[in-house]
Amino acid sequence: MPELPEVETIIRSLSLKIKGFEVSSFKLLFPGVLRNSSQKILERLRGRKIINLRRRGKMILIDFDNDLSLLCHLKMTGQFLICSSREPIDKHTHFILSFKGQLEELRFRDVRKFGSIFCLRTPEVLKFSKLGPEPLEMRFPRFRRLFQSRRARLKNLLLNQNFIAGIGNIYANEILFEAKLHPLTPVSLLEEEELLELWKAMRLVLRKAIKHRGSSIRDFKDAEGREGNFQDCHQVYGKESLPCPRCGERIERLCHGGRSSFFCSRCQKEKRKTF
DNA sequence: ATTCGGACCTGAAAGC
DNA sequence: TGCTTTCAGGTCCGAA
Repeated sequence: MPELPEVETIIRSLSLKIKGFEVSSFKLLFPGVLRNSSQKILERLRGRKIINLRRRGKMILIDFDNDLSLLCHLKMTGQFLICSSREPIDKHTHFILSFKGQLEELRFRDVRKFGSIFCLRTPEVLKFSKLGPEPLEMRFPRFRRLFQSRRARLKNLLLNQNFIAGIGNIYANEILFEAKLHPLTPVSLLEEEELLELWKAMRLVLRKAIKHRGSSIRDFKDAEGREGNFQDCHQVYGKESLPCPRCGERIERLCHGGRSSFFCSRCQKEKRKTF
């Protein structure tokens, strides 16, 4: 489900609510969610304070004051929700952290059970997966360098977390529309000017999406249960056969790599190798 | 080396 | 109405 803007939205709402809280107890209702270790390591969180909440790509990091961190990936349907401990626990809630002197608790809920939580030592958290750079913390020269000696199709590369961290299917589609680039363009054919447009589009779309607190298509909610509203700003994602907002041509849908691409074939011309 | 399908899961929506 | 199929904000793995 959540891509960079949604995870960022969750982090922001989560930080305001639980930063500084001391863990009093936990419940692991579906042990499968904890991937690297047994329940035993979680015992070490008891009595520890949350000192920081961070995002890296689509991952959520919760740091405690004893050098331990929870590294969480929401995958498609994962949610972190702050709610009253009096609220009934539904069957998709897999993990709960309760806090000393607080009625509100943190619940991890995930209908499809793809999501994962790792409990690791804080210094090891960022080494855990080799994610590419953050798209909003990169100036153009570095962005341009990433594309050197790459041969993949443009959209595949944007979705590759080891290339750039945080972009998923919604935002890849929206960024490519904004930049007027075809998803199947081989990146070796991109010219300087087009890369610049791509970099600008990436920043524009992601920043705007964060401002709108993410896209709620079906599941996404922030830690307080609020939906985002960037879905109202989508130009092409999910808009098959509707008119292109720029030129009126019908939006096309293409399946490749097991995922849908939505684009305007008039605004986003496919580049081909010419000999 | 890329690309594909399948696997992991569940439920909403569309199709018949 | 009710059963079946398709599809989904992600990622990993193994086979062509």
